[in-house]
Order: sequence, then structure tokens, then C-alpha cells
Amino acid sequence: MTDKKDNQETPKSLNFIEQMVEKDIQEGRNNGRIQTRFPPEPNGYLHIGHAKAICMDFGIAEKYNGTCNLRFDDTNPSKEEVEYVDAIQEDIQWLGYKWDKICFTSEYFQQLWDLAVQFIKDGKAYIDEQSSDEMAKQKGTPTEAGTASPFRSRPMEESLKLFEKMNTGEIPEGAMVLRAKIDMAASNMHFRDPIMYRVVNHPHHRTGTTWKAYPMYDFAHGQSDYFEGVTHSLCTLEFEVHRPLYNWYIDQFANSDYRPYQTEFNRLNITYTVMSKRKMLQLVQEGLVTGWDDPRMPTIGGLRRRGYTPASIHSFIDKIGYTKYEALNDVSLLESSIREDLNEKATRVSAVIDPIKLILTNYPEDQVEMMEAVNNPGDETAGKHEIPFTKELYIERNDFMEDAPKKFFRMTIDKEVRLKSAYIIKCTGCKKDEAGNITEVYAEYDPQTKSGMPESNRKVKGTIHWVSVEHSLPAEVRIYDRLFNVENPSEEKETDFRDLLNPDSLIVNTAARVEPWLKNAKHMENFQFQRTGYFNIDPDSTADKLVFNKTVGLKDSWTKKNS
RNA sequence: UGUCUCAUGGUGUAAUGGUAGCACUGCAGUUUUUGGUACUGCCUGUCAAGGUUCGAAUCCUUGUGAGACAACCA
Repeated sequence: MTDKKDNQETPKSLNFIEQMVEKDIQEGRNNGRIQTRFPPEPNGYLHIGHAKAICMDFGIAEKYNGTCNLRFDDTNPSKEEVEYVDAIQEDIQWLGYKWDKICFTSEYFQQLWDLAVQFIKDGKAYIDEQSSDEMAKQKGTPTEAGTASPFRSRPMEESLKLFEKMNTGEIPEGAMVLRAKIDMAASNMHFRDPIMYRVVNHPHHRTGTTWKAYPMYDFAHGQSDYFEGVTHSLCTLEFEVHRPLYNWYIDQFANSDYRPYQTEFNRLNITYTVMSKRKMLQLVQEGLVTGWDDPRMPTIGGLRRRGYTPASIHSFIDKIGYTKYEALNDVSLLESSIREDLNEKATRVSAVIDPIKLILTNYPEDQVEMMEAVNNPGDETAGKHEIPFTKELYIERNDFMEDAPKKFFRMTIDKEVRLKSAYIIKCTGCKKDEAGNITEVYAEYDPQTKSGMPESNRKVKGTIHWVSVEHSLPAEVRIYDRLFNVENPSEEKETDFRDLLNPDSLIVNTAARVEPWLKNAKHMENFQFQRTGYFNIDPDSTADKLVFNKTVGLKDSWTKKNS
């Protein structure tokens, strides 16, 4: 495990954005200054797709000695809430990033307003009183030019007066908008007199009722970048068509030698994973999940509670890269990232999920032996822990088979198997109820084969885990599978996505037992158990419930979960 | 029948005119006190057709396919 680090690492090739940034620095664009921003709208929780953007925005600043602001793009008060503002900050911090400054687009409302007024005075904007339907009709289609609004040549003074009114409350929502006067025949639809301002009567989570007229994304984003001093405005591919407008707005007023540049990269898509905020909100509101941080959700909080570490998310993002190709990443790449990280760091513990009683017929009735188990087989410095061993144990139901096929390495009658960290035992039989279900398994232990004794080196094909019946604790176990059962949910756009929910995404199993010392191991964040998978204690958890996570980990994994 | 963008193994991503490599997945094997881990090997690729060139994944042309854009969302 240590020589892994000794391997000389081949220098990682730069992605296209890093290459661009290095070129910009060399050529002295914006005096070689690097400033980025992460601009979420506070209308939902951050998900793994945002993590990709976060790693880019903060990562570029970190790598090239620049700065990165966290800017809340809060220009639509009807959808935004303080709850989201707080959650977003927590998630970014959990990922390990620090913003240079925290800001809000709403802080620039006055500047944007003044700028809009200037646009009107310059004859570059006008108040349109048409309905949105009328405006949509005259906008044309991507293949046909649009036609001019009857208000397009409205005198500047009139527009100015009406614009003031838009912000006093006397104009109802939808009655008028401020539009930029550009080109109704432009091949880029965004140039056909885009809306700059509209009326929203919903109070804003920060500015209250101070404003009634709110800027649209296109009029706000580039300007905010400019006001802040952003040099590299990085966003996802769907904003590509907006870039000419982004530049056009800036061209209208910027007169310094500085200007921000927008660059787009591909957004994250993962198989079996829905990342639409709208749909996630619906899952939460309809109670189909327990909340935004339900472990089945692709949110940062959900992944955290499912046992993902910040390091695993970083390594995942690192592996998928940034291009302009709209990729669909296999979820196994994400899963391998957490396995890799936990395998290295996680402490191994024992737990039996689907227990069946194993009785060692020749073991003294009241004897308790403390068995020593390593915490991490790949890391000696991780230490050891003790597990109580008794005559009556629980083993996994599927670790025993009465009529076993040849390739079955675990427990079967007349065959030897090793109890991990304890003795080699030989199965002698089992007991069944009337229905034929196995209720108990019997075996004899070999006292000479306790772990550490010379005899224990005997070759035995199988090794199984166990817990002492007397010392075990019952636990609520939740088994998580994928929330969706279609490979690419985005292909099912027309379907109600709820039809795509996997009915097995959450299975509660109350029969599980865990060994007692787990209860006292609150200081440990991560646990791993090898054949069954990986354990993780939810850092938010206070209860002793366990969550079984089927997707993460080798085949299965566990997360301790709060009630 | 518009504008813009993209196309490399099953998936994702490198190679920036000079040996098509890496990771994930899958399949084999070695080691193993869990069938895990670790290590080794294997499978599979430049969308197509032309052109430029000593040499093309890379440059040019045409075609094909995919995506984005017609919200008073961001």
C-alpha cells in the first residue's frame, strides 16, 4: 500500500480549461490575474453534479494562485430560500473548499438598475407591455426571424418612467418587462431582444420588498462577474449559446482593459442517477425520500450520509475529467472511488446482517474468550481490537449451506471453515423447523487452532465472520439500493420519473446484530467489513442504527444512520 | 430544414503532426485469516469517405450521428 505512493506519478495532463488558464497567464490576459466564482442559485441542495463545478471553480483558483468567490445567484426570489443558502455553504465546506468572499447577486441590484437605466438612455432598451404569449409569437423560431414589438420604438423618456414604475409595486407581474434592443432576426435566439428585467412580487430572502423589478440571469450574470473582477467565468455547456449575449452586455458598458471570459465544460451525468433539482425537490416534497440528504439522493448531503468521504468525491471528479463532450458516466466509477478511499482508511468491524445461530458443541458453556482482530489489514499502525467469543455465535445465514456445490468455500456439513480471528471449526450438522428452514447450525471447534497458534496456519479454504450471541446488539438495518432502476433516467424525459423509482431502494431489516464494541466506537468515522462491504458512521448520527448500503462498497456496505 | 457545440474500447478520459495510453467495468491467474485487498495478464477503440503530408485521432472538405438554443428560470 505504501509503495503505491513510491511509484513516480506521471504528471497528470491538464484539462482544456487548465490549458486555457495557463495560456491566459502566459499571455498576460487580465494582467495574469485569476479569479473564478461558484454561482449557485439558492433554490435547492447541492448535488454531485455541483461538486464537479465546485472542484473546477475552486480548484482553478487554488492551483493558479487565484481567488474564488461563492456567489449566490439570487435573482428570482420566488424560488429561493435561506435554508438553501445555509446548506450550500455547509456542503462546500464539507468538500474542503474555502471561498475568498461570499456574495450575492442581490448586492449588485442597485448597480444593475443604474446600468439598465443607462441602457434605456442610450436607446438600447425599451419597456415592452406585451404578454409573454405575444412576445413568444413574435420571437420567431430558430429557423425563422422574429418580428419587432410594437413598443420597440417607444421614446426613451417613456421607457424610463415605466421602468421606475416597474419597481414601485404599481405594475403587476407580467404586465411589462424591460427588453434590450438588439436584433429580432439574429440567428442566436438570445439576441432577439432579450428580457433584462421583469416584475416579481414575491419578497426576496435578503432584500425583502425593496425591489419589485428583478434582473434576468443574462443581464445579471456577466455584469456581476465584471463588478466582482472575475476573470474566468466557468459554467456548463448549456450556457454556450448565452456566451455571445454575455459578451454583448459587457461590451456595452465596460471600458477598462479588464473583462471576464466565459468558458463552458460538460456537466455531470451518471447512470441510474437523476440530478434534476426539480425532480429532487419533488421527491422531497412528496415524501418519497426522507429529505434532501436521504442517503439515496445524489446530493452532497445524501452521499455524505451514505458513507462517501470528501476525498472519494474529489478522486471521482478527478477521474471523470472536463471536456465538451456530453458524457454519461458509469456509476461504478463513483462507487470505485469510495471503495478505494475506504479500503485505505476504514477500520474493519464485524457485523452479521442476516443471522443464524451457530453452536460450538464442544466449547465450554460459560467461557468467554477475547479474540484479537486487526483494524485494517493494509495498515499495521491502525491497531487491533478485541471481540468476545462464546459457545453460541451468529453467522450469516448464507455462509452455511446444507447441500453445497463444489465451489462453495464456506460452511457445510463435515467440512472445516475458519472463524475469522478465532478458531477453525468443523460443521457437524444443523436443525430445522417443520417447514424445513434451518434454525441452528452445529460445529466442533479445534482448540489448537486459535489465531496465532502454530496449528492455526493450517490451510482452510473458507473464512467466515461471526458475533457472540450473548454480546451482540440488535440494530435496525436499512438496505439501500439505487433510487432509480433505469440506466439512464434522463432518456425517460417524457415519463413520470416516479415510475422509474426502484421499489427496492430502501429495505429495512431489523434482524441484524452488531458486535458490542461498535457502540462505543463513536470516534471512528469509517468502518469496513471485508466480504460484506464498507461501514460508515454518519457523523450526524446519535442513535445506534445501522444503514446497509448496497451500492457502495464491494457488494454491500453499511452506514450508521440517525433515526 | 437556422446558429452553436461535440464525436477515441462497454463507460469516461489522455495523446495538441511522430509507438493510440490511463482509469472504471468485464474475464482469467497468483497471493490471502473472508470469495475482499494487493499484484499480473487478457478482451475491446480513433464515426464514415475523400484530401494535405515522409507521417493524421490530430489539419482541410464533405457526409453521418448526438446535444444545446424559441422561460417574465438559472
